[in-house]
Amino acid sequence: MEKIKIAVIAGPTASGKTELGVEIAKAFNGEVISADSMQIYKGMDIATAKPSPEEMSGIPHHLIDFLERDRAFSVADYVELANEKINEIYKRNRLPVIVGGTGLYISSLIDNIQFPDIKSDPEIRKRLEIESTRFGNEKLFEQLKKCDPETAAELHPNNLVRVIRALEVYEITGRKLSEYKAESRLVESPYESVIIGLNYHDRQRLYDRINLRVDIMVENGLIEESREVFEAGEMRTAANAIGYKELIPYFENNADLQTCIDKIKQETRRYAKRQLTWFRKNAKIQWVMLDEFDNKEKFFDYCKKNIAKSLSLCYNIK
RNA sequence: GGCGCUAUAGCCAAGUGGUAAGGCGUGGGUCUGCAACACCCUGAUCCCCAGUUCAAAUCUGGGUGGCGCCU
Repeated sequence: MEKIKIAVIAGPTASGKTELGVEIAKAFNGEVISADSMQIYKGMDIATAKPSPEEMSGIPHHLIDFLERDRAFSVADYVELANEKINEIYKRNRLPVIVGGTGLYISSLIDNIQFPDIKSDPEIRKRLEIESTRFGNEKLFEQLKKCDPETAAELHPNNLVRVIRALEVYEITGRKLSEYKAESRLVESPYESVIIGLNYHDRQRLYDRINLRVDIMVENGLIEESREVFEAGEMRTAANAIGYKELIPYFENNADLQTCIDKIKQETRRYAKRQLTWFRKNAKIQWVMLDEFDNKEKFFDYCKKNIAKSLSLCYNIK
């Protein structure tokens, strides 16, 4: 069976993925599918740098702005939805362009990871969390060593979130997480993908862009948006977004505004670094270093040529 | 000009004779159902010179810089 061609734009936050994605979609008759764990939520427009209608400039964008903030969301949900969207776009004879910075979502999608249907059980989690606070992380880790030594070997005892998930899977199914993991890569990917990774040789240039963008977000009403989210409360996945939790000390009169804004910048820089760590290990990524181009047109053109060549698509150079 | 205090990693900082805590930042890394999460790893010979001592970041003298006070 012929594979479905997809283009992927990855890279750290504030590297210009959104704009490039739209350019690519325009050039190859494509539609954008976001791969971003936070832009999926309704509202939260400013903090997540969600593309505005002007930025989308007529290109359809999928998996953005469709979920209520109080709903949890996971990689498995993402992969399921993204697979559907890719097929729909493919049937319309258009090119799916995956654009986003959530490394786990992207790699799970293009590697066609099979997620077993094991939802998390809040009761089990709650109980395990209580156990860990009462008896310590080591105690839970010892349990994991007994029931799933393979997973335990890959985790640090302090990584409570993952230790709990592994124990949860074992408790619900009686099977080890490591077994499921081994089975998750058995189905070959139905996609033929090019992955463009955006980065700078000079890390400071990325950081400068991040710092500037946070200031612009503040000008555009980040504080007000954050206050609204803060007052609404009750969130799961969405509560992780950078730009809200950092302002809570300010809302509670425990810190001044500038301190909190600086914290947002710092957290965003750290996030960008983690994203780069994630993407760097993906050998399939074709890196495009932004500081090698003196203007946007050359940069866009370079990316378009690369994609055309890798996927054997037609692209006429203007 | 005089007097006092002070000088430890990019920043904050403990250590007052036996051979450099910790925190933050930075950099690197891990990741299969909350991933913008969670977690791990990461640095100095203590301003300079001379002296005392078996041994000095720690004591003494001098120099230099900073801070404060005085005239």
